[in-house]
Amino acid sequence: MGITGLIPFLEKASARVHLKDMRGSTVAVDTYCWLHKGVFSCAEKLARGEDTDLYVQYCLKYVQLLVSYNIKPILVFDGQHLPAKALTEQRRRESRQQSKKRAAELLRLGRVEEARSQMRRCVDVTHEMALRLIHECRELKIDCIVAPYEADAQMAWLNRAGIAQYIVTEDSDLTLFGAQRIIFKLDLSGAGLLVDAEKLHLAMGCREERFQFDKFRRMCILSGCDYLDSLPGIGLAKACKFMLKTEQDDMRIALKKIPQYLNMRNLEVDDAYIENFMKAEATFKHMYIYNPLERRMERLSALENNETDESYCSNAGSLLADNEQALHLALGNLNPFTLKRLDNWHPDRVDATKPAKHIKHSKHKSIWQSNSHQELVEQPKETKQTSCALFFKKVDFVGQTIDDEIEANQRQEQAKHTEAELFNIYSYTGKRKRSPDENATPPASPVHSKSRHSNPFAKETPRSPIVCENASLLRLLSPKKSSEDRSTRVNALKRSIFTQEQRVVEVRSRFFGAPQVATEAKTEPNTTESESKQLQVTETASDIKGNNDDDAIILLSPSCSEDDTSSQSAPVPSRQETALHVKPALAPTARRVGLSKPKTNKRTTATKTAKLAENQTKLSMFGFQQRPVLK
DNA sequence: AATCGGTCGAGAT
DNA sequence: TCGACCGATT
Repeated sequence: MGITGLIPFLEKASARVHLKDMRGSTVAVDTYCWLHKGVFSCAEKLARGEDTDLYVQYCLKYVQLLVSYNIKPILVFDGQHLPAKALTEQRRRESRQQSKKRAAELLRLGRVEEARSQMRRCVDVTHEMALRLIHECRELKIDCIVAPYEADAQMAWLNRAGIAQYIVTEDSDLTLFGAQRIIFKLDLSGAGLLVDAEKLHLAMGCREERFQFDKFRRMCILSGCDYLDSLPGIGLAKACKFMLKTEQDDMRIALKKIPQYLNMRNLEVDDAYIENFMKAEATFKHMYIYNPLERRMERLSALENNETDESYCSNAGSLLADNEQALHLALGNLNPFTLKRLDNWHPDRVDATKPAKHIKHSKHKSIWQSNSHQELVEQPKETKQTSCALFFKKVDFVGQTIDDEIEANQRQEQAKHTEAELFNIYSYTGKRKRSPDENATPPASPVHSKSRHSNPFAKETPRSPIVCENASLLRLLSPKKSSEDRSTRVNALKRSIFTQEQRVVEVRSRFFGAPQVATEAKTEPNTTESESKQLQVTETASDIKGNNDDDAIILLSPSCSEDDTSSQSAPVPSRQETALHVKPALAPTARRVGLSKPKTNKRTTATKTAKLAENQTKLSMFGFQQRPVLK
């Protein structure tokens, strides 16, 4: 998220730049920005569980762009979630799953366009996707590094250490971590917006000699950041005004003067806010990063350089005791969340004679090729194996050799993805297990009202599962087609499918039969393992089925009530409480009409409560966490 | 003058 | 999911 409105606020400290002006330099890249954008191009494929590397190709396009200007990229990836953000992540995960279910439901109803937009929301950038890009980059001899925690801190460190002269990102938080030169909004033409930390005083509107970076960071935290919500009514402008006014360096004292300095008599600054402010500041200053030259974890700024109390650093991460583990995390060999070993690449064991695919940047020195670590090159293999074996004991996975372990872990990771392959199952469960008491629930099932009145699809075959299952339907539907054209085509297609009941059964068996992974596992020598895997996969399948049944009823209601208002039939007053807000696909002009007042109210209260919950989360994160969570 | 809340469109091919 | 934008609010 970053700081709302910071980039426009920094206008006076920023300038349009082009990559051609930074030839020969090194750039640290917030790779998740690229991955997220890249995922957009193949979201539907990913949602359906199809294999694709379009997102890797998309990222490589940017890499090539940088290389073509003789710029050395260092791809930086996010690592573990900070405890402060764990709940936010959880919420995102849930909302993605929600989108997935909605997409399935919409497909089932034949509302393909809406389903598409939901599908785009339900895909996540996983570490495996990052690892795939890392693999490609290793081939190209492009440096990659996985931050112990946030990529932001890692990039700021690379920038301040002089390893990277620029940072490419979309996240305005980078300025708070102390990065010097940040390029926002870089596009494929090579143009971007450069924010220079040396000009921050211009943005704040004070003379250079009076400017202190701490004041800038404090201003940003006051205006509301990822780690702390702002006080009500305080944005960047007021925070700036206050920070320029106060001379007090101890924020614990200064913060109490905000109401007085800003003439906001109703504003209350309680002790909890002050504590959380101190923690937020410490998080930006002292988060752990990985130093590839020294090959160890360090704080972005050491504690002894500041008078920061270590107790404020409870959200700045914790030190991994195992150096080897920290290194492999940074190399991308471990899944940052489970810490499972997925790869065994080591910079000291790279075959230097093997030419890089791209000669152009092979002359750049790798961040991993530091002279101070030559002694590690000949490290005996046994040592590594034992340390890894020890580690894997911790995660209940002890294999014979590292390679076995990696292979097993990779299979396990892939098994997770086959959940996505089960996506299509959604289409059937609704049909199969339509709850018998659906008429017992006060609001009549919308599918019914739909099939009786308005929906031509439903008329033909109520709750047809085929629409979702048949992926080719998606492919056939060009987004450019007019909605009318589209609906007739859907109709025609459906009719043609319905006449072939046999085929449908076949397709179904494909999904409910033994999952692909299980068959794959059968070929494995280790039988107990493959058995357990099979079990696991089947369990997941039934899990999803079960969940979906519950959802089906909830999900259907709003889509129908909206259809009622937007299509020809008389508007039926809907009393249904529901969380789903979908826009009618075939009648975009009716959008406003479709949103009745009570609905909007519900929506706002819902978001309000959600916000409240988030605040509470943040509070508990910072207010009540006395000890570091990890270790 | 600044903030807030809601809406909308871009992001990729 | 994000930021840009608008109108309402203080």
